[in-house]
Amino acid sequence: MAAPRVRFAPSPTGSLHVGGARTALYNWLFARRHGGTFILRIEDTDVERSKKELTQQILDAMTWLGLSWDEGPFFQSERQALYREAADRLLAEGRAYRAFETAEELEAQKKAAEAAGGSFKYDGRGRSLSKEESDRRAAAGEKFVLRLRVPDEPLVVDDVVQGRTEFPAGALDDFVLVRSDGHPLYHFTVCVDDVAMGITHVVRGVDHLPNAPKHVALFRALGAPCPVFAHLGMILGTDGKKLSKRHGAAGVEEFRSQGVLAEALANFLALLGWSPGEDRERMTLSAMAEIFELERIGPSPSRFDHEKLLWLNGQYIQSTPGERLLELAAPFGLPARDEATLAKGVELLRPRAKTLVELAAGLSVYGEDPAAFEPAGLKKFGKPELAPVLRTLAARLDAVTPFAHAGLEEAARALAAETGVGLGQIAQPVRLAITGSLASPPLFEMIEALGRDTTRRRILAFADRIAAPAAAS
RNA sequence: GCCGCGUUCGUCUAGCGGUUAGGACGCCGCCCUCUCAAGGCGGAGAUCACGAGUUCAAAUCUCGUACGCGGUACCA
Repeated sequence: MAAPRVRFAPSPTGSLHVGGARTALYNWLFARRHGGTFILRIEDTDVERSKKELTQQILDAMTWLGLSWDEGPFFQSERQALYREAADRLLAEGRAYRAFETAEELEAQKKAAEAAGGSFKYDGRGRSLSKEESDRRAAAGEKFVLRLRVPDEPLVVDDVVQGRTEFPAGALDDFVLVRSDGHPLYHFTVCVDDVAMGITHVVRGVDHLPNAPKHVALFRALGAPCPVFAHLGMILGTDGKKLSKRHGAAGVEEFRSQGVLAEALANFLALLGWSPGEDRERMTLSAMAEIFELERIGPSPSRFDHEKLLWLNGQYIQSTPGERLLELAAPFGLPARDEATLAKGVELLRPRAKTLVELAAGLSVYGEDPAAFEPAGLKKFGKPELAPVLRTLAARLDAVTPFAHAGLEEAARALAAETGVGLGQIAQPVRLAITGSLASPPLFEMIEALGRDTTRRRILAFADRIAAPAAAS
């Protein structure tokens, strides 16, 4: 295939939604797969709703995901001359015409049509205006919009994902290209830009599919070949409704702040609608870029399964080097401890943490001594008669040299045997003393990482606490 | 209302005329085990939305119906 040119064209009216992220991802993958060009274009023609900060947020989110663009970002707000030129040309060629009806008039027609049970379509009365009259009224300062003269023939949208759909002649009315205040509208700017940028493949959400025939008509009017379309199914929440904040998180930034790795999110998103076949699932961006094909994208909407994202994220955490993990977890708050200790801690947490948030939380035991103890744990092990055993263990562990997990465990096992209980009966209260919780990474390896002093202090403090339960709060 | 699209285990999906309908998440059980995970092994879970048709043969092709979603702007 000749090097394709694709674009991702978000409008900065919100932060990057995962649906948009997936669209960007597919465009990126497709470009990379075929040695093409990935263009970023910001569709900010709606000045009232577009915000500059949001543009930066979108760029940041894409960068974070690893979706680098080759050209742009281009801003439609800075390309007005191009649209005006195209509009003038279309008008001069008679492919578009001025329509002088006011918005109020149209609104009234629409209301009347609806009242009559029908649907409104612009009747095209502006078509019959002579060039002279049109020019005269425009020169006289009368307000007008520019409408496309939609050809009276069927419009075919050939879509790699959704298949071929034919829209019968007359299905479209002569839609507006340029508003009466001179602002070019979405459909128009999209096509003008796609032509100007030499876009060969348009990959976007199905919500744009109903717009596609308009674009087909526009490309024809512009005298340009139609790009190949690929309309992607929606991403829905678990309830089958369009994914939104209501479902917990819908924006890339939100997942990032939940401690999701960029690689995991990208991998997960890629699998929502696209499948490499051969039961492959875990793949890096570059691995996907080697085999990505638009033809393997499914047409149906898919639900966003947070559980599976978390699982994938856990998988990525497991295979990310500890040093890197520490960097990634830093924004979520790391205890003030030497790096060597934290590095050991990360290794122990690696198979357990599903998110960076969990990783950071798990690392907190290497900081302050536990301030609180799990209620269920206190209920089970907060018995005064356990205090002497714990004190004995504290002393024995303190005497272990070197202070390494094998020896520490041996000491604990010996004490358990002497006391006539299983190791669990000793280890669990100690775990509670050390971490405040009944669930943690392997105890003796944690103790080794924590060091002699901290271990002794925590066990003794806990022993004191359970020895005098009344004093405990 | 009208127009368009979609429909395989709860979820993501493989499948592209003949399969015991495969995998993954989740769930359950077993193993491992100081707890929790991870990991290994095994299991339950899909009359392929429904109804017609084409065919020796249909999850796969065609047409209806139902349900879901999207669109229906001088928004994007």
